[in-house]
Amino acid sequence: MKSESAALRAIRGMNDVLPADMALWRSFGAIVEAWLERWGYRAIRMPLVENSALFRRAIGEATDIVEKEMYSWRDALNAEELTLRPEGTASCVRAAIEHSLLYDGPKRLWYGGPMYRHERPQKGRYREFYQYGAEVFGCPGPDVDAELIVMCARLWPELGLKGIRLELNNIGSADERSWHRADLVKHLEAHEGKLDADAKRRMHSNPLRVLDSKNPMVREVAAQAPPLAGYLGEVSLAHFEGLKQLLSAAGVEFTLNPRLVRGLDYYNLTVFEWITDALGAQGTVCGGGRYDGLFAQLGGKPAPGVGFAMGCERLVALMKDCGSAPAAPRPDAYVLYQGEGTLEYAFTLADALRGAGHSVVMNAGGGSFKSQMKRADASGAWLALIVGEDEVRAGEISVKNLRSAGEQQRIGRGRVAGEFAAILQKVKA
RNA sequence: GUGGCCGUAGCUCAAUGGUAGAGUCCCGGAUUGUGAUUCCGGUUGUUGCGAGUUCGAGUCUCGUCGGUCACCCCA
Repeated sequence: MKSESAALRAIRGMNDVLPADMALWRSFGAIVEAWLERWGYRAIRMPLVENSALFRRAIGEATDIVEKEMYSWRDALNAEELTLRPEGTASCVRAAIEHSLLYDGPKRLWYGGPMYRHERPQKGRYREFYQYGAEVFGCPGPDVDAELIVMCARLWPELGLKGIRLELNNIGSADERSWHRADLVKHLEAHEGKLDADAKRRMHSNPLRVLDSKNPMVREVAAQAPPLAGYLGEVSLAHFEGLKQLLSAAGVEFTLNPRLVRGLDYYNLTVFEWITDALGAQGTVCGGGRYDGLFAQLGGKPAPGVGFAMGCERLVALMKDCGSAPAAPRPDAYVLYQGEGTLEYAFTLADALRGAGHSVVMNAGGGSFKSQMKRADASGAWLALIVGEDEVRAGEISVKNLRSAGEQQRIGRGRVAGEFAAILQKVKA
């Protein structure tokens, strides 16, 4: 590649969202944020960069994210170990601890923004991707688990989405998992000959993951492994029953997936994923669960937590598929001008109309009368406001309807501001 | 990180190893002041990059970079 003239490109896996798509993104964002607020969640914003230790401690040393997907570096100025956040929950809990947000009781919070994971990009998976997250801090009961899940169920139709299904699992407490894990590892060791390299590697670092293998031989071993469900105590079972009961009461359908294990170590009890088949291999559109140990693990006063994160790129892609894209915005008027002294006349006209609250686009970049008219039409504007030497001399404006066969009228310059709203209303009708 | 497919004009795509093209977009004109329809004309390229084979490479080979999909993992 030539060093001098080679064009710079965006970083791999990090995308520009162009104006043509931003309308859809913004309508998606507006719907989601209004929905979060309506359910009583309040916005919080955390930095994109945190101490690397935060994610290592929260997500877990042996997870894929921490092992090989984090953008981490040592700050050249003060040698701090920093990381571009790969997810939001850790930062959100850190912020809650740091600012004692729970001093006066439980909190419902939401946030949105980009996350970073150094993975090989593919459809629905990018190195910079946007998430909305919601978290409930300080509530131990299954009622808030149910609330978070039912919330999502209500959101999908608002976004115009169909065919998103819910998978649910109960992964119990840390103790229950470690008892199960001990027996599971024993079982895997007993059948080590049938495991592939990947399974052997994970057998000790993350044995639950072995159960998810697609290798038929490994699957056979996994199928005979002791199920986690057999290790769950009364408290865990009761929590899950409470959740299922509320979901049923709300009419939210789900399927139990005993192999649903999320890739972050902090989860306990409830884990869930909302999944679509319409996006290829990356079908999880929203995922979450409970993390009652995370506050203590990050050095805070122990407090229960539960939350979810949804992937904006995936949901926006689904909205596109479902034809939920909003119509392109239409300016009220496009102002074009040609001739001696017309620029200032047109410029102040546009300014006055904007001052009255109208959306007005000035022709820019010169051009012949014809090409200005073409741009006026292409802008989608309802009206063309034409300023030529004639109009300036007469102290008038020509107003042309661009959404019809071409009605056109002349109006005195002084009357335009007063009559514009009425003209526009007639055109839009 | 591994693998399949693909890189030609801003965009969508052509071009039996033999002079790089079309549509669209944009600009100008037909209408010296009127868009969306019509007609005419015009601009647009180191064929991703670098080597190799060949008289000759957009085309074949190798490398490299990028895109895409999948594995893996997850939002």
